[in-house]
Amino acid sequence: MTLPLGQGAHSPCDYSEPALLKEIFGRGSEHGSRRRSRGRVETVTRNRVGGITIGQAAAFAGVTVKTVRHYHRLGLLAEPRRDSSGYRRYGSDDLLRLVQVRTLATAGVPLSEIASLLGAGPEQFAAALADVERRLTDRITDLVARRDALHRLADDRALLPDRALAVLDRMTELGFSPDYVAGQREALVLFRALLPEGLDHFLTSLEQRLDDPEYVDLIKRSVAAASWEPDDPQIEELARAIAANLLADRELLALPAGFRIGPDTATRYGLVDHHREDRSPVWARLNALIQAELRSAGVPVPDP
Amino acid sequence: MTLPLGQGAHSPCDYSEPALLKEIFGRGSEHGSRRRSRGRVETVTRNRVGGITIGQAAAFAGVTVKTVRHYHRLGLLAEPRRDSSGYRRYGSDDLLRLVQVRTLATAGVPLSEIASLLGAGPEQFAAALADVERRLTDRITDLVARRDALHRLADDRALLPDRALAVLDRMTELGFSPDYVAGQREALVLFRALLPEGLDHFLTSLEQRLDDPEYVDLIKRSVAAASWEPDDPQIEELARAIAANLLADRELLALPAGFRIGPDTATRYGLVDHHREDRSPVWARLNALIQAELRSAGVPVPDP
DNA sequence: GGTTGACCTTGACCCGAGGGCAGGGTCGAC
DNA sequence: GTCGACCCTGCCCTCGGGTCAAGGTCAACC
Repeated sequence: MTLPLGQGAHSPCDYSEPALLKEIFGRGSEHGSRRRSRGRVETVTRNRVGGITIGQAAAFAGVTVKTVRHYHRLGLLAEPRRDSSGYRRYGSDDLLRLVQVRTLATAGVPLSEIASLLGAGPEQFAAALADVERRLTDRITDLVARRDALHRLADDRALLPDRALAVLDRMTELGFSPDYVAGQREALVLFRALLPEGLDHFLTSLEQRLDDPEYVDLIKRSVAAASWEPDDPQIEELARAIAANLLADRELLALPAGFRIGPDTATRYGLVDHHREDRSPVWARLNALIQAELRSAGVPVPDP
Repeated sequence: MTLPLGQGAHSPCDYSEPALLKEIFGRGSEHGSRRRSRGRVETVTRNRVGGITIGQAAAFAGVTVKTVRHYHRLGLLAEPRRDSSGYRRYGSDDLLRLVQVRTLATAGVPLSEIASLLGAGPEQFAAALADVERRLTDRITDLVARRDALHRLADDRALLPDRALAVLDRMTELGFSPDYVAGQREALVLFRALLPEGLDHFLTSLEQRLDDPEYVDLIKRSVAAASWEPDDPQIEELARAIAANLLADRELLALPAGFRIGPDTATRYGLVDHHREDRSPVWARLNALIQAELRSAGVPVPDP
């Protein structure tokens, strides 16, 4: 006895047209009839054996056969009895359980927790549900953050702050080549990743130095120096000039406030500093010479 | 030459205290020093060999060593050169690539798409990003829907509509046992899953019938009948009485508007109808008898 | 009675984005 | 010499199933 008002006959079943009735329910006498509805074929007769097959149970629950078997293997559903062919036969109890499992699964409860959840009392059930809901909320928050990060990326694949992009634009305006600016962009990406606390201070000094025409001119000469011979005496001269320019504004060389010094700082700094140095031996030499000049002037420079 | 304003020396490195300087950068003469910071040990000297190790690269990029190796295996990062021990040695180019990959990956871009994304032109890049963003939004929408479903589940693990819960409460008020009401709840869950278009109509008829004291009384006798002998002649009498009661209001037996009839309808109906019937042979017999009564009165009843 | 086509069975492998572990080599410091 | 940290490769694991393989069963049609 399942349903309160009529134990079976009270349900909406007043199909008064006999032909329709037969079409819907089939007949006990003609065993096994198939009817096509929109290309799919459904077998009705099996049910006589007692219990529905896995395909029907899956269809009724809105899942695939594989999913049902998956739940069996996880122990989430008890194995139903088998008929003489070895086919699984599902009763209403089995189907109810499947529907309950699916309800929780589609709500986002991990399969590994559903079994204990369905076996728990109401208060544990509610607590566990709240826990699952909290985890879902966390995942949503995380995904939203990712999407927002992605949205910001749409402008620049390097995800640099606006100030850095402005500085790069300024360089282009000042006549630096696209390739050089691209190199600077790369260096800034590394800087941001490796020395994030120093980026703001560095950008400030960069902005100020780009207002110094002498400095801009020296850097342009450095860029052009890539094609010089590695032992060109002009290199040393240029290095001295650049070092002198840098030393003229020593406070721009100061350590920024809040800069966190870790044991890796020299390594991180070196990676940023020597980026793209391998493209020209002149650059590497120029860099080393400037560092030596600064060092002899009392400015500490890492030597990793 | 990496950074525009000083090619290395311009960076924020004015550590004026010699002891601190040594602490930060180490010394070329003393090769290989370790220092502990919060329990972790970091090696500085390896970098002299040229390039950082996988552990450092991973730490700088904020990932695990496994992740970096995973990216190598996927071809997302080129294998860097190896030192004499077979250890991978990463340069700034490698690290830049790793940072770029991580930027996209943490933004939610699938790893399988990152390689082509980083190699694409700006407009393809933007288009691909928009596509990824759309997919992320879809996932978020889906998760939010799941969470909301979960939230509704917190009240009742069966996810029944409020009307159904009200009917169940009514039954409890009318004095039906908790076990019986639990069975009705299960049957309603099955009903909702298997015959969703019919649920509203069924609940309506249920509400009306529960207002009929004679009907309520008959059902209570049915519940009590579980402990009768299976061949008790009272069963037939009760079945006749229930059938008569049902037939007194035939329009409640009518097919609801909008009810979709599929080839499985009889099977679905049978599952709901016979649910928990196996708990008592009396219920099964009662059900069958009522069905026979209704059938002989011209009401079509499925016989799956 | 043979074929067709749909359905069922078990088992094994695949996805993403790595995690964990095994078993072994290498390095630097004590 | 030994310790601990780091590196190497390779294999199996996750979660929620999908896909393929190889074969058995059932009902309908010719």
